[in-house]
Amino acid sequence: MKYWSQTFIPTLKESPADAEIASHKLLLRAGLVRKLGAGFYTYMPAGLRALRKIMDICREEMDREGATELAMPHVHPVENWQDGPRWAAAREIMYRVDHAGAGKNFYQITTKFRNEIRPRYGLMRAREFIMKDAYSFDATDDAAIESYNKMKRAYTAFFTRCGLKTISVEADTGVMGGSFSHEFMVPAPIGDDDVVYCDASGYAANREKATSGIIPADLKDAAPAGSVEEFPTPGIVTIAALEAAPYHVSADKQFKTLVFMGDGKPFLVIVRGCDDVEEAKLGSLGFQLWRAATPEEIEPVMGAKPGSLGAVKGTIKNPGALAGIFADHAVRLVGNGTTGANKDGFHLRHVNVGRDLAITQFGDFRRVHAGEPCPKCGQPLKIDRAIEVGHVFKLGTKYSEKFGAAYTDDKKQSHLMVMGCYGIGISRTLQAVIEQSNDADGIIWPWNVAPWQVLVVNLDPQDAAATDVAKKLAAAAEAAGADVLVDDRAERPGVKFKDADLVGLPLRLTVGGKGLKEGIIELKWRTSKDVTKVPLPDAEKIVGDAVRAAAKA
RNA sequence: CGGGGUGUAGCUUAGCCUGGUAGAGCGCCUGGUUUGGGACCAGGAGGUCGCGAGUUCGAAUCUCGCCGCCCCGACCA
Repeated sequence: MKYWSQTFIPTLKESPADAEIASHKLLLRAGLVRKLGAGFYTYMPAGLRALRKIMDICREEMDREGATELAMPHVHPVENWQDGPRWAAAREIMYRVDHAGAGKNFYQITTKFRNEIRPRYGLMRAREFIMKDAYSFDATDDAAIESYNKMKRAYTAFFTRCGLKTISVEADTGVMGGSFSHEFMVPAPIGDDDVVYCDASGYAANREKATSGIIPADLKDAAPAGSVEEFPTPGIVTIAALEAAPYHVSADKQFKTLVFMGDGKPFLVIVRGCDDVEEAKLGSLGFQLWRAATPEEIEPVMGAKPGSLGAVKGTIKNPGALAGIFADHAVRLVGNGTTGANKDGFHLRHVNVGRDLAITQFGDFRRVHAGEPCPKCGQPLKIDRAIEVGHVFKLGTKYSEKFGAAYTDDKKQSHLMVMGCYGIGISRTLQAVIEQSNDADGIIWPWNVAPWQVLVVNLDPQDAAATDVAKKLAAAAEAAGADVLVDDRAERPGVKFKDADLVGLPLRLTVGGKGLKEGIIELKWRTSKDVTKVPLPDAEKIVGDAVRAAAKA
């Protein structure tokens, strides 16, 4: 039991000017955090309590799936960082596992520092933040997949217990590399990722990874409609211009040919004129680094400037320079189409995918748009903004090779460990909970992560009878398993009620002289507008029952 | 790092264009009246106007530099 007057919950009537989104304003207004500088926040007593609850739930769910916690130093020898973006942690662990054997999953919950390019939205993107990270080491691929699935299960349980609605989506592995990964996303307009999903089939993927079912399974490539024919297009360098009069070639009948540089060598990507390349998908081509080519790089290879490019056999000036010509599957929908002639001011028509284009390899390179058919069930896909709160990667042996994480089997043979890597943004989760659960009056804490679960508002703290009842109610709630805060401040009722709504503890019990005269106290859930009058003799029992019911829900 | 803003009391801000005594609301302190949804009256404390140069008789205000912070873009949990 904690008295408001003894802790420090500096609530604010107005929100500071630099807070923009609801959760950031509420973090500050409810006295949970205070800003020290851009991306640096002090956790005030109530904020720290909520944070600890989230960490504890995380530990319970990690431990339940067999992971084990350790703590590593914040300061690392610089050599550890020379081989990769963030591998000091894994490397430290791997030295031990060499000898300890496979089948382990280590995690830690620590403060991380990132030189965040643009801190914003409070704890959502901070330069100092709290993260749980875990690394699993297994002897076989099957065991690694099992570890991965355990972590997915732990994450799902963790976010559910935090009262957070997340969707797990297939994700690009990005700089971490690895075989496959899932992100746990919280839908939110401030998110910096796009999530593509289908309510009907449950399909969900990060836009960087998402595919759609726009190509019918029974699609037959169009028969050639005539031989390739060059025609003059003076000054025409855009898809849109070719769609207009006098050409009238709709974008979905055009081939868009783009030039990229992959590890210093140019390569081509062909998509439909109406499609965009999803650059993250080019990672599947095996290049370490890739980017769009510059006009200066393009012309010597292709023989024309951007706007007149194509990949028809025999038209590319220096095909030997290319690392490959990669076409998105969807170009098969074009059939006989139009593309650049690799000659400024000219295009080619009657271009047939199979017959005419010099394609090395087909692949999935296009960006998915809302409304396209779901790859699983064909229903229209939706796209929403979301923020990432967790990420699980199956890494394979990429890093165990690099850092020599191996085990010795019973035949004295050495094998590389199959690894996984799993992160949760703990402090971000805290704010995501608030972002997802608030109203015009303040925060609406889910039971399990509320700084305290029950607030006893004593409207007349100078009155001995009211104070006595308040203490008894608090004790009853505590005995039933709740964390209890008692508002014993000498404030006017209006102030206390406003603060109660703002701070948002799930269950409010109000004790005051007026109610006591009637022989009642009041019980109110933060999620509801209804106030229940509870007769004094039953109050302790009813409060206890309410607490137990809420904890179970 | 590029573009756009902004910096005045603990918080929200007016004043800046057109140089001349730094003002309000909230919060805080004192006294009184109130007392179940951010009360009212009276009094009070609290400011290197981000920092440093410059122009000027005189700078919160104009000029230059630096710093902080916020917003829009590419990286990350």
